Order: sequence, then C-alpha cells, then structure tokens
Amino acid sequence: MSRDTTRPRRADARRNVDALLDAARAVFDTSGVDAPAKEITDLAGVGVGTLYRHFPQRADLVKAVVESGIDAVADAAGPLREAHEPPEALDLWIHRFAELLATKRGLASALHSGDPAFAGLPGYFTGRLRPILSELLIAAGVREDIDAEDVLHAITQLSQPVPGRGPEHGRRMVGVFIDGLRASP
Amino acid sequence: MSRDTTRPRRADARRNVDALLDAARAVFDTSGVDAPAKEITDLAGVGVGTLYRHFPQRADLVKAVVESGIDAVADAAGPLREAHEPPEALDLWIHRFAELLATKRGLASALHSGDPAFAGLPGYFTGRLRPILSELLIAAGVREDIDAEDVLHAITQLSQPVPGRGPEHGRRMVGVFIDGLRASP
Amino acid sequence: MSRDTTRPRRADARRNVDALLDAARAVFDTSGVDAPAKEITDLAGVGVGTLYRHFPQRADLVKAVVESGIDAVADAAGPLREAHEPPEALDLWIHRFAELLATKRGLASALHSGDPAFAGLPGYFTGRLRPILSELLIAAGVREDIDAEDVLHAITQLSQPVPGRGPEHGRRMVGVFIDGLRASP
Amino acid sequence: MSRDTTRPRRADARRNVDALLDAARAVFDTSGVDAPAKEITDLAGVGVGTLYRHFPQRADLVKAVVESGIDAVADAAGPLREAHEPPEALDLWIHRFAELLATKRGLASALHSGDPAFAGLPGYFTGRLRPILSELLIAAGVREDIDAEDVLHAITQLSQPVPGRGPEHGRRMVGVFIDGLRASP
DNA sequence: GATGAATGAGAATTCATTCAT
DNA sequence: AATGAATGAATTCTCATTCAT
Repeated sequence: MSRDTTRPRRADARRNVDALLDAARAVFDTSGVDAPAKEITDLAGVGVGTLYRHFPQRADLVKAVVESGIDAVADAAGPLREAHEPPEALDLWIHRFAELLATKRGLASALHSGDPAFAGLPGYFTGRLRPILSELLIAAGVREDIDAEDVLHAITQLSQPVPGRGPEHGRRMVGVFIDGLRASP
Repeated sequence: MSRDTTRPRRADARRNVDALLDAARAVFDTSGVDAPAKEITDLAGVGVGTLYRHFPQRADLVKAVVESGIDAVADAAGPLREAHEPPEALDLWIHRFAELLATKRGLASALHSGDPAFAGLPGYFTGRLRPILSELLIAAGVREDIDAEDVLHAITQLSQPVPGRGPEHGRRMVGVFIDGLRASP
Repeated sequence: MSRDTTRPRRADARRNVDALLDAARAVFDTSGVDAPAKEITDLAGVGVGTLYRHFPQRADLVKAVVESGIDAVADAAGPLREAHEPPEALDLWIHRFAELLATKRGLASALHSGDPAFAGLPGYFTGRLRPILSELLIAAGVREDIDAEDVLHAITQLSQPVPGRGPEHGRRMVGVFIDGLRASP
Repeated sequence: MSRDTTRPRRADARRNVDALLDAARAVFDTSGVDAPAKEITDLAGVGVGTLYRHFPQRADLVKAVVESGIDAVADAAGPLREAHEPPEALDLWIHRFAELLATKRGLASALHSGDPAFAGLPGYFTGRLRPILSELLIAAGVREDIDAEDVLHAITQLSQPVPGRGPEHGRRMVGVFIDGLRASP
C-alpha cells in the first residue's frame, strides 16, 4: 500500500540514505524546510556530495521525508471506516491528518510555497489524500458544496502551530471547521 | 483612529517613503517578506541607502506596511456595526479581515515566524484587533468556548492563498469556519 | 607665530566650525581619524553638509585639528632654549612633542598613512617642526649622522600608546632613544 | 620549534591555503590588514568562499600570516647566539626582528589595534618573543631598567616604514635605539 | 560511492559625498 | 549657510551546487 521508492542496493549507501532522511526530519522540524543543506549532512554524518547524489533536487529530499507521513495518514483511513460510523470516521481521520501537519513544521509552507524547488510535492499530497477524503466526506453526508481538496488545504493551514499558543489551539480550530462542514451551506 | 506614523517632513523624503511602502506592499505580495531589499528599492526607484535610512531594520518596513492594513481593518468595524445586525456585522468584518490577509502574502508568515526581526508585529496585530473581534463575537451571540485571538489566528491561516486555487478558495473556507462558530460547542 | 586659518565671518558659521573642531578632536581621540563623519557631526550637533562646507576634504579637518597642536609645540621651543642649556632644551622639547602625539591617537597613523586623504598634513608637520628640531639638535651637539626629520618620525612612532601599557611606556622609550642620540655613531 | 598549524590534507586544498597565505602576505604589505578580502582571493586566484572556508574569521588569516613570520624570527635567535658574542647577537637579532616588521606593513597596527578581531595575536607575539629577547638583553649586559616587552614594542614601532623615506630609515632608527639601550640609565 | 573543497552569485549593510530644500 | 535626504559603490559573508580526489 505504501511507497516503494527505489533504494540503493549497497548496504552503506542505504545506510546513508536512511541517515539523511532521519537528519532531514529532525532538521526540518527544528529549522524548517529552508534549512541549509550543510546542517542536514552534518547531523547525518555524511558529506554534502552524498546528499546530492541521492537527492539531486531539494524537493526530492522533502518529498521523501514527507511521503512516509502522508502514506501513514492515507493508510489510516481504512481501519477508521471499519471501526466507526461515517461521521465519526471523518472526524477522526481529519484530526489524524492534522496531527501530521502539526508536527511537520514547514511541510505546510513547502506545500503552498509555489517554489519550483518543491515541485511534485503538492501533486503527491493531493493525489494520495483527496480520493480518500472525498469518500469520507460523501459517506458522512456533509454539505456538498465544498470539495475535498479545499478541505485538505484548509486543514493543512489550520493545523499549523501558532507561536505562543499550545498544540491545543490547532486541534480546536480544526474542530470548529469540521462543525462548519456539518452546517448546511 | 488610524495610523499616524511619524513621517518625514521634507516633501521628497515623504515621497520616497511612500514609494518604498508601495513597492514593499507589491513585492511582499509577490515574493514574500523575505524578498531582497534590492527588489523593493528598484521598484520604488530609490537607492538602497534610502531604504535603510527610513527603515533601519527589516521589521520596521514590514511593520509599516502591515500596520496600515491592520488599521484599516480595525477602522472598518464601526461602520459595519452601525449598518448591520450583529451576526451579519461579524460575518462581514471577518471577511474584510480575511481579504487583507489574502492580499498580503507573507504577512501571515511574518506574524507567525517567531523571527525576532518581527518582534512587536504580533503584539500590534493582536492588540489592535482582538478587542474588536471580541465584541463582535459577543454581540453576534456565537459559541463562547472559542476566544477572539484564536479566531484571529485561524482566519489568518485560512485566508492564505493556495497556489493553484483562485481567491474564491480562501473566502469559502472562511465561510465554513464561520458556520462552525455558529454551531453549538 | 601661530596659525591664522581663515575663519568664516558670520557668527553662526564660526560657532559651527568651532563645534566641529571640538567634536573632531574628541572623536579622533576615541575612534581614530577614520571615524565616520556622521559621528563627528552628530556630536557637534550639526548637519553633515556643514562639515563638508567648511572642510571639503577630510584632510582639511584633520589638519585643522592637528595644526593647533603642532603650532603649540613649535612655539614651545623658544622659551625652552632661553631657560635651559641646549642638551636639556632638546630633551625637554622632544618630550613635549611626544606628549602631543601620545594624546592625539591616530595622528601618527594619519601622518604615515600615505593616504591621499591626508595630503598636506605631513608637509605642514615637517615644514613647521623640522627647522626647530634641527637647530636644537645642532645646539645640543649630538651625533650628526641622524637628520631632524628622521628624529621627528622616530619620536612620532615611539610615543604611540601601546594598549596594555601605561602612558609611562612611551615616555621611557623616548628617553632611551634620546640617549641613543647622544651616543657616538 | 616552528609553527605546525593543522593543514588540510588534500593536495589542492593545501595549495589553496598556501596561495591564500602568500596573497595575504603580499596584500597586507601593500594595502594593510584591512584590505578587502576580494583583493586577496583575486591575487590568490581563488574564490572568496575558499578564503572563508579556511579562515572563517579575518583574524585567523592575519594570525596565520603573522605567526610564521614571528616563528621565523624566534627561530633565528639560537644560531645567532652560537655564532656571535652576546652584544652582537642582540644587535643582529633586533635588526632581524625589525626587518620582519618593516616588511609586514599592518602587522604593527594589527598588534596594537585593540580590535577584538585580532585578540590573541599580541599574546602570541609577546609569548613567543619576550623570553628570547629577555635572555639576549641579559646576556648582552645592557641597562636593566628597560623590560624586554617594552623593547619589543619600541622596535615594532620604530621599524614601521615611513612613506617618503627609504627602508634605511627604520634600520638607522633602530640602531639609535639600540645605542640608547647600551647607555647607562 | 563518498567526501568535502571550491566556486561565485547573491544578500545585507555601511558610509563618503552630493545636492535639493 | 545649514540641513539632512539620497545615492550607490564597496565590503562582508553565506550557501547551493559542482567536481576533483
């Protein structure tokens, strides 16, 4: 069900790729997606050349870091639909999704930056999650004037942490938004 | 009631400051608040030195650009309350506010960046708008578990334009959120 | 005997020139002769334009500041020769001269910089002091293989304060040098 | 006995570092230690980035340039003492030292600038040379009221070239000073 | 395949000097 | 005459990306 990015076959190469991904995850959380490449390679204990070999474009790295998260969210939909009534399933899934965004500082801005450096990212994001959310929305019987992709973006934005307010903030705002989805147009 | 930033007295200086503010507004919209200073001065038809004379810190420029927008939104509240019923006034004001944010790309990120360069901006923003929104919310009789500052931030985020979706998008998402505010907790 | 720089006739202009000279003296002592012009005009409470009106070249200002000191040293020779035996007069005058240099931080480097910005300064300096020192040296009967201008420069250098050593340092080094002048070639 | 700064291991890197040091030496002589970095890198035929990689702080470069000179002077003492009588050894060593200073325009000012960018330089200078000079002074049996560090500074200053006078000038002034050291207090 | 050195295009900032008011 | 605004060249430093080892 999940991604199957081609990985290097040599053991040391694979090790480096993993180290880079781990480092990138950490650095993205700390300093955002615009962090200097050096910061990542230093943390990974690897030369910059190695980064560029495995991820020629900056977007490739971001994509790789992000995709696993997106996949996990996508995969969560099935179980939720089986275990809960549609309205509740929708609710839970959206919060699950929001949680991903909240912890990946910078993902949202990468998604919306329009920066060609991140080309491909929004496509993967939308392609993977829109169909799933679309079905959840229909099943839950909410208003039909709002399309799934719009909701995806809205939640992406609402779940961004605001400095000075706790993590609760995003959660509650998303809740209000879901209430709005249940209202009649 | 509106901004009254101390302006230079000499006519040419005032002209330059205005040109810089206009240019900054335009550039911020286009390239975000991190745009190179040169881009702004070129557009303003002014030397870089002039920018630094009037706005020694990057934040000073952003602040000046932003504050006029904030002030205009704040000032809009009075007339709206006089001309409309409370629920409608709330609705109109929030959209008015969202419109500001939508056209000022980067304002939202400056507000949330946590960057010390923009210290003071969030304070001005909140200080000016929270009291106004707070009254509007109470008058409109919406749910009371959501505080005005949270709404401010939520709208700020929702109104950000998403590349690939028209300006309609933000407007509609804000509409959904307002509907959510009207729902019972 | 002393300088007679043409001074402006209008009272306010004269006041400004004096303020600038005082400020320059202070700033040169503090930050050296390379200090930004603005620093001087701010201290003088005067616009930069005023500085450039009265001292079109940077050297003009330095010269003006310095010349009064040089003149005073030059003028000191006469009385010393009348009151003391030649060897002692030489000794006292050199120390008097060294004292000037020691308190005018940056004068020495301006003198030796070769920087065209200070054109004219060395000329005034040498023209005024060499003849005087020359006579003193001859009268004192010291070795004749060392010319007065060389001594001027040597004392200039030796009297420069060294960070971390007290003002005594310069005085003692100058003393050693004078002893050397008394030795046979 | 001499410097053993950790050098890069890669051949090209080492070549660049050497080129930079040579260029810096030349440029410092010509334009002083405040010369623009670009001037140095151009002369070295190297990108600016390379300079900053090897010498992140301006002081690092100055230090490297200076230390080799200091070390060479320090190392010269031994042979001189073996080959000459103490008074002559002192004489020769001081001139050797003066020669270093004379050709390294700007070294003296860096040493005395008090600029925090050059912190550490004076310490190295003094730490390395004072003990050596101290022994030479004692061995030569000169007056004992002048301490080695003072002599170090005095020679540093005296050996500075004066624009308009040949290199002879410094040499002769140093000679006079040494004669002064031989006089009785 | 890995490394990290080299490159150089930007970006920010300062300040001497000119000139409109 | 005084003022201080404007200019822009000059300088420092950073970092993405390439490429020799």
